[in-house]
Amino acid sequence: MGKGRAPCCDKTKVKRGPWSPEEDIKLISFIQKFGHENWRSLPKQSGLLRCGKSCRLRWINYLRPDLKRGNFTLEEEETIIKLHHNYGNKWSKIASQLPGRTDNEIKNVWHTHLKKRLVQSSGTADEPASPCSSGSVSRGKDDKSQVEDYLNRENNQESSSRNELSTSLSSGGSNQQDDLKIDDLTFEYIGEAYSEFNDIIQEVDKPDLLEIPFDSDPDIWSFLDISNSFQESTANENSSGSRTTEEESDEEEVKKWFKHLESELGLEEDDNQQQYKQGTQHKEEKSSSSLLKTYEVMIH
DNA sequence: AAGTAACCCAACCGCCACGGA
DNA sequence: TTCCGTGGCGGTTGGGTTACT
Repeated sequence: MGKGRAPCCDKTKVKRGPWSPEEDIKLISFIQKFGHENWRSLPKQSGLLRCGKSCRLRWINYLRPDLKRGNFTLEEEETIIKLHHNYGNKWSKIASQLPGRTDNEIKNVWHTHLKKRLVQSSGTADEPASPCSSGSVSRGKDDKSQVEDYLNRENNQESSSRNELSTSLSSGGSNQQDDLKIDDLTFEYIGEAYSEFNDIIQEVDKPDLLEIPFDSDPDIWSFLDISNSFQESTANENSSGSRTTEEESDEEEVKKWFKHLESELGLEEDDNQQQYKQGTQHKEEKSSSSLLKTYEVMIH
């Protein structure tokens, strides 16, 4: 023995455990600038004391701008159940059909909520047959019909909850079609909002990769600072000129996401700071964090 | 209020597939 | 064809939080 696969990195020299906001920012900034062509070398080049795998996971599962946050909708949950029924534990395959959701997230939701719910509703702890399971075992009829039963039940519940929602939303009362409209519009909005980030992230994924001219860590951050401030000033120049409304809405979306990210990372300013800011409108722009700058750069 | 159990989810681990040398 | 490096995937773990006694 002893011929086992070499570990992906020296575990004694890498940091493990939860990511700090500083690390997140480093990772985001680096990927935003240089992309992530090589996860293995990324930590070294970015100055992160993390394993490349860890960086990849953090980016994919948490930092990607095109991620949806928050609870899964009923539609999403139903989709997961259906897809799991078809694909089994092929979480990445399922995730590929749920924009903005990660395989890890879906896996967690399945194990913590959906599986239990299925068990409760069917009365049996059946595991959907995996298409990859040994041989071509024909899926039991019961299995399928149980899922279908469940989905029907869920649809009915959803309809009634939609009715409740619409009643509370509209003073004049509404029919179910209107409810569906509201719902569809909501999802349309979400889809649009995140498609903006998809565009951005595509750029991040395949930038015409700059040859990173250094190996060292500290230098890159001063370089990034310079670069960002340059781009910021360029952006400001542009803003005085002819910026399309499309560009502005892009920026708004990125800002929204950035604000959300800041709160996720615990970088929000406290009340005192906000009060101070209210009194000093002039300083407001200057005090915006460098992270915001970073994300503004993404859309220019 | 304190202790414990249950739950949730981010992160880690190890294996596999794939592409290039 | 084989070997090696890398990314990706799915299973599992462990720490934090919430609910319960």
